[in-house]
Amino acid sequence: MSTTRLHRVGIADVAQAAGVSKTAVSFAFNSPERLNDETAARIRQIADELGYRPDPVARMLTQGRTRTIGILTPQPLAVVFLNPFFGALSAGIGLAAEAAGFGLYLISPLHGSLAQAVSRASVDGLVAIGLSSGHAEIEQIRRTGLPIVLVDSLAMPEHASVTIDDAAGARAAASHLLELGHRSFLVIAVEPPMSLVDPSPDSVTALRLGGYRSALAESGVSLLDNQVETGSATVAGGAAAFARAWARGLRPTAVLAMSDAMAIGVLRAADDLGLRVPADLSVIGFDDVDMAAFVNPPLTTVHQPVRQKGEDAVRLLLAAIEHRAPEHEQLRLETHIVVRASTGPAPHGIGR
Amino acid sequence: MSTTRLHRVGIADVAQAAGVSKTAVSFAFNSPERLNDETAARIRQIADELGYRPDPVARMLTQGRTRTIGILTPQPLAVVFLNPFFGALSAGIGLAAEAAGFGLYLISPLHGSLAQAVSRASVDGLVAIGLSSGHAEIEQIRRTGLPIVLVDSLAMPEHASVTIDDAAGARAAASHLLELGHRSFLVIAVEPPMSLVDPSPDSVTALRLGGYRSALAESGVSLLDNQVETGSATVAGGAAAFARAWARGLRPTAVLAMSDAMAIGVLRAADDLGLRVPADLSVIGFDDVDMAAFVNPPLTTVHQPVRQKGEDAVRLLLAAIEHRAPEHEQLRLETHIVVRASTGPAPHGIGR
DNA sequence: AGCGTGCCCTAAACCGGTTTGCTAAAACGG
DNA sequence: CCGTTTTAGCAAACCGGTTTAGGGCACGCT
Repeated sequence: MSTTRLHRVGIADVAQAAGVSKTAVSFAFNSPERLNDETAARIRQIADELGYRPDPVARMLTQGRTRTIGILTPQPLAVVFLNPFFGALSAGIGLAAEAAGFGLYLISPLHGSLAQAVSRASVDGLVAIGLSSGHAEIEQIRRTGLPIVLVDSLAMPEHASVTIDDAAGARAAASHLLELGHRSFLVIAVEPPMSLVDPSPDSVTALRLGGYRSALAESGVSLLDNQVETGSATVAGGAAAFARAWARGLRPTAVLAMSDAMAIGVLRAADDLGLRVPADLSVIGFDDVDMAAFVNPPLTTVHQPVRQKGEDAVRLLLAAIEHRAPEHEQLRLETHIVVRASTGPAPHGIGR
Repeated sequence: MSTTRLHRVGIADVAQAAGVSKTAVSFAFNSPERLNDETAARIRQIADELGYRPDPVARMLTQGRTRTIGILTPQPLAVVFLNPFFGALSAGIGLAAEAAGFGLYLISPLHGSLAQAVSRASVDGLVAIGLSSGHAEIEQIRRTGLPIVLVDSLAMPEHASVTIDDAAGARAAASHLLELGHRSFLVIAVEPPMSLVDPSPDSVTALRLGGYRSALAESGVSLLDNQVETGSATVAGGAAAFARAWARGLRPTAVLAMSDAMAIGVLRAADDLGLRVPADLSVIGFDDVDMAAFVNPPLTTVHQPVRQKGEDAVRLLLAAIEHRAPEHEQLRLETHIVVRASTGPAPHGIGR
C-alpha cells in the first residue's frame, strides 16, 4: 500500500502530496503563522502520514548551527569512559547542555589525530578536557575557529577556561602525608597524552607534580624522577603503575596518586602484594569521585568540584557561542582535602 | 595582513585564490589523482594558507552519511554518566566506534522527548540502551528508519539486539542468598523510565525481578510489592532507595540490587544506619563493574560482559549501516555470579 | 473605477560542499 | 597527418532543507 520507494521521503514529496510548494511545507513546521491554519494542519497531517522527518543535516547547513557541543579528549574513549572523573565531569556537562537544548558529541583522536577528529565533527563549540599546551595539533584545533572552553588546561590563553588550583591541592595532599611522618614517596602520575618529557609546564600532571615537589621540598624531602610512575587514568592503569614501581624495587610508605581511579588501582595492587593500607602503605588520591568514599579502605583524597566544572564550562561556552563574543573568562575553582581511611602514620623502620 | 573578512573561508574562496574551479579544490583533497600533481599540491598549499577547513555539515549532506553513531539513552545524561555501568558499556562502544572511524553522539531526552532528540541528531545509526518496549515514543523512533541495535532490550524485534540472560543472572543472585539462609529480602530496582506499573515485561527491571521471584518462589519465599524499592541507577539513588525502605519499616537481611552502583549506595546507607555488611545485612549487586571489587566490603555481584556488549552492539550496527542489510541478529551473552565479601550467612533472629 | 493593504502562498536563491558529464588540449598510434 | 585515447580542469546539477522577495487575489476605502 505504502509507496515502497527506496528513497527517504523528503520535503519535496510532502509538498507534492499536499499540492503545495516546498516553502509551504517548511512554513507549516517552522513558521505556521505564515500559513492559513487549515493549510498548515493539512500539510502537517500529510507529512505525518508519509512519515516525513526533516533531515537534521540539511537543517544544520541552512541554519548555520548544529545545536551540538563537542567534548574534546586527547585520549581514546576506552580509557576516558573508564575514568570516573570523566563521568562526573560529563554529568555536569550533560546537565547543562541538555538544559540548553544542546546535544553532546564526543571527540577523541581518530586514527591518532585529534585535529582530524575535530574537522569531522559538526559542533558549535568545544569543551576541551585536559588539552596540554604542548599538544602537537593544538594549532590546527585553534584554527578551526570554533568557540572553545578549556577544562583543566590553559593551553589557549585567548579562550575561556575552567581549572582548579592543582598545585595547591597537590601540596595539601603531600603535606598531609608528611604530617603523618612519611618520607618515602611514590607518585602515580596521569599519563601525558604525549611523550614523557612533556614540554608543557601547565599540564595538570606537571602542576600537581610541582605541588607535590614543593611541599616535599619544604620538609627537605626530594622526589627523584624514578619515584614517579606513569599510567593511564583508570583503575587498571593505577594498579599496573604501582606494580611496575614495586617490581623496580621501590618500597614507598606513601603513594600520591593524581587520580582517584589510579589510587583505587593502587589499593588493589597493594592488596595483591599483601600490603595493608594504611598500616603498611598510605594512599591518597585526587578528585574525590563518588566512589572514593566506598572503596576499601575509604580513600583519602583531594576534593575538587568536578561536576561544577562541567556545568561552568558549558555555561561559558554557550555564552561564547550565542553572544558570539569571544569571552575568555578564566575560572579557577577551589579544592580541599578529604581525610578518610587510606592514609595513616608512616610505619617504622621501612622508610629509608 | 590576513583578510579580516567575517566570513569563514569556503571552498569558493580557495578556488578563487588559486585561480581554479571549486571542483578542482574538491578534487585536490578527495581525488588528487584526477588532478595534475603539481596543481593539486598548489591548491592544497593555498588552502592551508587560507586556513580552509571543509565544512563537515556540508560534507555530510552531499555524502549522505555522517560517520557518527548515536548512543540512545532514555535517561538524562546526568544520571547516565554517574552510572559506572554506562561507562563500561560506552568504553566498549567507543572502542569499536573509534576503530571504525566513527564518532559518538549522545542522545538523551530533550525537553522530555526522546523522539525529538533523535530527530535533531545527525547519525548513521543508533545503539539504544535499555529502551523499554513500553516507551511512549518507540514508534516515532522506529519511524526514523535509522539502523538500530538494541542493548538490554528487545523492544524492536525487527532490529538486532545484544542482551544477557537477565532472569538467569537474577535467579543466581537470589539462589546465592537463599543458600546463605536468607528469607527476608529487599529488592532495589532500577527506575523504569516511565510509570512504576511498567507495562513492558521484557524490560531489564522486569526480567530481573522475575528472576528473583522465581528463585525465591522455589524456596517458598514470596516477594511482596512493598519489598521492591525503586531509584535511579546511581550510588545516590541506591542509598536513597534503601533509606526509604528502612524508613518504611522494612528490615531485610538481604538486599538484591539490580545494579552495582545502587548496591554500593546501599552499602553506604547501611553504614550510615550502623548496619554491618555482611554480618547484619547481605548485599548483592548486578553488573560487576570495575569498582565492585574495590568497595568496602568487596561486592558480591552478578558478572556480565558489559564492555563486550558495547563492542558487539557496534559491530552489529556497522554491519547494518554498511551492508544496508537489515541484519537482526539477537545476541545473548552469559552471566555468572562473583562471590566476594558483601554477602554472608543470614543473621539469627532477625528475619521474620 | 482606482488604489492601498493584508493574507496566502510560491519561485528561486542559498547554505557549502561533491559529483557528473563534457570539452579542450596533449599524447599516442598507425 | 589524422583519428583515438588520455589527461586536466570546468560548469552545472545536486544533497535537502530554509529564507527572501514577490505575486495574485480579495477586501476596504475614496
